[in-house]
Amino acid sequence: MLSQTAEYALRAAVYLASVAPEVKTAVAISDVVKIPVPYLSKVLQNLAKGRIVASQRGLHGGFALARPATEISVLDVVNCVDNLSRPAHCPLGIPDHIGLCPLHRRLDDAISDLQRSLGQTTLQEMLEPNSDGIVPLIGKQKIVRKRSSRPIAV
Amino acid sequence: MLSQTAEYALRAAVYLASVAPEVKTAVAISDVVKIPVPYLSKVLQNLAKGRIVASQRGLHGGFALARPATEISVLDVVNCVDNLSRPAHCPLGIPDHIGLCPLHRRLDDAISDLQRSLGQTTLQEMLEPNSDGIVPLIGKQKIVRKRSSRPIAV
DNA sequence: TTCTTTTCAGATATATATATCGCCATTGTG
DNA sequence: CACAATGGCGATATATATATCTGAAAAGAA
Repeated sequence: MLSQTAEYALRAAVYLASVAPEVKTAVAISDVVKIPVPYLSKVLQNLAKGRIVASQRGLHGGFALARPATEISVLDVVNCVDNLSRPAHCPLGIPDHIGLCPLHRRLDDAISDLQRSLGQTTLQEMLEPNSDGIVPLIGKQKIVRKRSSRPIAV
Repeated sequence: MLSQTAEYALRAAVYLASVAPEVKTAVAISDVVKIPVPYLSKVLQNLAKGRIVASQRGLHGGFALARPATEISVLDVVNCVDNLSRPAHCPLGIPDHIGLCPLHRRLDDAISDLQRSLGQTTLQEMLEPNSDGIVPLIGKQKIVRKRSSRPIAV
């Protein structure tokens, strides 16, 4: 569904939203959201380009949410690292096959629904606990990342 | 959204549905749906394992739709080659984080919606033209419109 | 200025998905 | 039976996504 990278971007963004407007270093973020530091750095750089987070170099630098969490949608975050866009026409590439055939229309609709859903969901909403009282990223234990298992597509 | 492989599987399955109950060789299918023959063969083998298509070895062998197109869902096809399943709990893997946090709950819902949508769509529906009269896989092929019947590519 | 902290950028390594190849098994036909 | 057509299957090659490394640039503090 979403790429691993998009999942990382969301976890980092939600965390920064949860502590906004604090500035956190890449290492500090990594400790909480359990993403390899070097890769997280890349993801954060992409988020900075997309104006989701603001970066600050040098001593006491780090990353902070660039805008209020109520004004950043989940889709905004995903679009920084993944291309969730819909194909304009049938990917078969046949010249006189301009529109979408039923097969691709259906897939296009599904992507459209997902985009709308994610576009309407703000980071702020992600911070509010669900019916089980569960909020993202909470857990004190250190986890061991298994390398052999398949990545989880979310 | 869907992997390239899933896209291939769908194109092949829709094509076989459009000519059912005819048997077609991998090469013949490749000519129509524009998928590299060696890779298409792998995809078809997966579809055979999933009982979507029936394979027949030997002279005059090939692949044919295993069941009526009305009884095969798009999800059935995708599941043969892609794992579209939803994670049971938050993929962070933190032991005391059993349920789904709002972030993952939302993504889980989106996958659920997609599954339901694809699960309710049959290959038969994919063969019926949309409002533009467009049916899958049809390029320059001539369309023969029979009275009181759906268009068929020849 | 000089030192330390920290992001930034590009190069590199690894894992996974995608694609190809070669040989064997099966089947219809002469 | 012998032969040709065809899928099955394992091994291999290539492309892309994911992850890591290294050094430079920036910024605050002594």
